[in-house]
Amino acid sequence: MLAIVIAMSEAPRLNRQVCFALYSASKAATAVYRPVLEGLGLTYPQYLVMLVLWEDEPRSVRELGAELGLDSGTLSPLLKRLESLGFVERRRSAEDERRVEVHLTEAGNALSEQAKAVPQRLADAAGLSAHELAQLHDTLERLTAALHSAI
Amino acid sequence: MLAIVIAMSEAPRLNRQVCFALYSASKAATAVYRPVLEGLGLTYPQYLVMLVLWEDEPRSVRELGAELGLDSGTLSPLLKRLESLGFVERRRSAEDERRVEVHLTEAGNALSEQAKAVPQRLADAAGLSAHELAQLHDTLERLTAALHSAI
DNA sequence: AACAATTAAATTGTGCACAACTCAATTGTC
DNA sequence: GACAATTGAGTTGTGCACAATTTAATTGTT
Repeated sequence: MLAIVIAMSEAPRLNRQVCFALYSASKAATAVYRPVLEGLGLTYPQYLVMLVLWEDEPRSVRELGAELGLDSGTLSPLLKRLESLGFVERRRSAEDERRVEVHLTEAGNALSEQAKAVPQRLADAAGLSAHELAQLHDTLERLTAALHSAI
Repeated sequence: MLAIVIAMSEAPRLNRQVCFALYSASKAATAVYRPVLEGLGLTYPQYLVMLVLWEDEPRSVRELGAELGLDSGTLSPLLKRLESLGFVERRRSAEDERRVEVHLTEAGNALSEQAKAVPQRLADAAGLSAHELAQLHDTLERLTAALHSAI
């Protein structure tokens, strides 16, 4: 009983620590990605967009946003930068002229070969076992879902 | 043996998913914080700075940066905003004039009372048990440490 | 067909996050 | 004590992230 009271009084503190740990871990992960992706000329959010396009292409701005949880205020300038880098082309859809379809260029397609080494280099840096990674992934997905339903 | 080969071939993919899950969970957590902290007039990074100051005060910009993993490029303008909000005061240290000591104002101190309800509201939204939170915290701390040592 | 409501992108404005650089104060070495 | 090296903040520039607004295209309703 005492343990429960202590646990409850510590819950907010622990929760605060978890949020900060989340914030720190996310920054640390993108910091590890940074020099690796620099070789490709990409930032981490740009790499995420390319991953989606390498899977299936073309995708509308709307679809990319739904997949990555980003809005047009973030994606519009990001896609312009990807376009000026020559990895992507934006074209108005003929069927629905509100939509902008994002296509891969030849260079954008070719980049996927170079990008194949990226995940392994991150896995090497993570220092967690496959089981821990799987458990972390599961916990984070449930946490994200719970947080989203709280808004 | 086959399982190991499969597991190894899936490791990079899982790792990539974990990094994205981390990125998404961190964004979701700050999104839940946003409306809660809006009542205090703070953003999440500003709240983190205030938490450090509520614990011990004054702190130099350097100390705040070490505690939160932020550099002066982020902290200098953030502290100016906290100062213009009236929560904080910056004064050059007399002993070492390179240092800027960040002090809490009366309003900054008073804010801690209002802020006491914040962690509980986040804990309610997280939807994880105390045990899961503790485990997540532990895993994230080890992950962050491993990632930092990889840079 | 007319028109209100909705949807897709883009734009504007604010605030992190970080690299690269500047400048002044301090420390270490001779 | 002189002076190079280091340290602490700040500034500039780039790129997210997101709220709020704008504009144009489409859909739904009558």
